[in-house]
Amino acid sequence: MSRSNPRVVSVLERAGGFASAQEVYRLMQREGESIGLTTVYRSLQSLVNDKIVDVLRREDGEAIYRLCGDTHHHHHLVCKSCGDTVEIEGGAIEKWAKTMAQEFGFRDVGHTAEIFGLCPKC
Amino acid sequence: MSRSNPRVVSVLERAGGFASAQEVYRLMQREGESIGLTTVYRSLQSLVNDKIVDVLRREDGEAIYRLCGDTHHHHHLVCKSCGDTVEIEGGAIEKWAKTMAQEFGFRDVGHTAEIFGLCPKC
DNA sequence: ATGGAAATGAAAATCATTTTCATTTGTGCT
DNA sequence: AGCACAAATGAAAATGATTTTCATTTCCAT
Ligand SMILES: [Zn+2]
Ligand SMILES: [Zn+2]
Ligand SMILES: [Zn+2]
Ligand SMILES: [Zn+2]
Repeated sequence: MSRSNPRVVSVLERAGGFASAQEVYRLMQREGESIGLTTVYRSLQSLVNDKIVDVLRREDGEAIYRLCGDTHHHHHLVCKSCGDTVEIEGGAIEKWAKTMAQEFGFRDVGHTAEIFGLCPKC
Repeated sequence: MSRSNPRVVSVLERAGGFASAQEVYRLMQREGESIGLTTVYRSLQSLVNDKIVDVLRREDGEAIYRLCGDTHHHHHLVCKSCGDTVEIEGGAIEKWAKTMAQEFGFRDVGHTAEIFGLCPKC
């Protein structure tokens, strides 16, 4: 069931930042790669399952994907103009989440935390 | 342009936790309230603009809304079973975001940070 | 009462994502 | 090579949330 299509991985590598399924599809088309949109969706989903790719949501709700260097839990500093992304540690967040959960008696907790802004180049 | 429909506000008040536009609509129908789905969407949007309502995204991308007690910047501790929500301060997060942005030269930054888990009752 | 602005909602349009299903491709076996 | 069967592919249709259009209704000030 390994649908981690290497051609999709390659596009994500070159993209660098986060990209939506539709964008990945358009990119591949522009480069003359023949692929179906369905396959792009399936490949991305598979990569997310394998924790090779991270997925976030744009403000409008569209899912965006990124091939991350670290397969362990981490957070992101994303440029909202060019999409450039830095993977960052969330030490303070992990602690904060744990503390808050404890304080209010919540169990089995997870969290999300991302930072959006303009990178030095933009 | 104040489309902050009081009937929609009332439903959100009773709902307590986060609810999607479709859910708000269904709730009002069940209670015999006559309202159009379009109006529900417009009212929620207006409430978000006025910072009276917070909006998050479910994992599937659907937008969910909540009438929050504090109109200032804050974060949430959400029960993924019953939807019960606690508004929490993010002192540590604010600092973390600022520090990270500075370290990598990002300007004009914002952030998201929410905690999901099971509340004491669930 | 009258006129114009704002609000409303039904229906259509949009758009990302998923599902269906027929076809193609890959792999091991003879 | 020839065959069988599983996995992968993709076009087209279906789904579902959200937005847009546009005609009608409700409000308000004069
Ligand atoms: Zn990442
Ligand atoms: Zn974390
Ligand atoms: Zn809130
Ligand atoms: Zn914050």
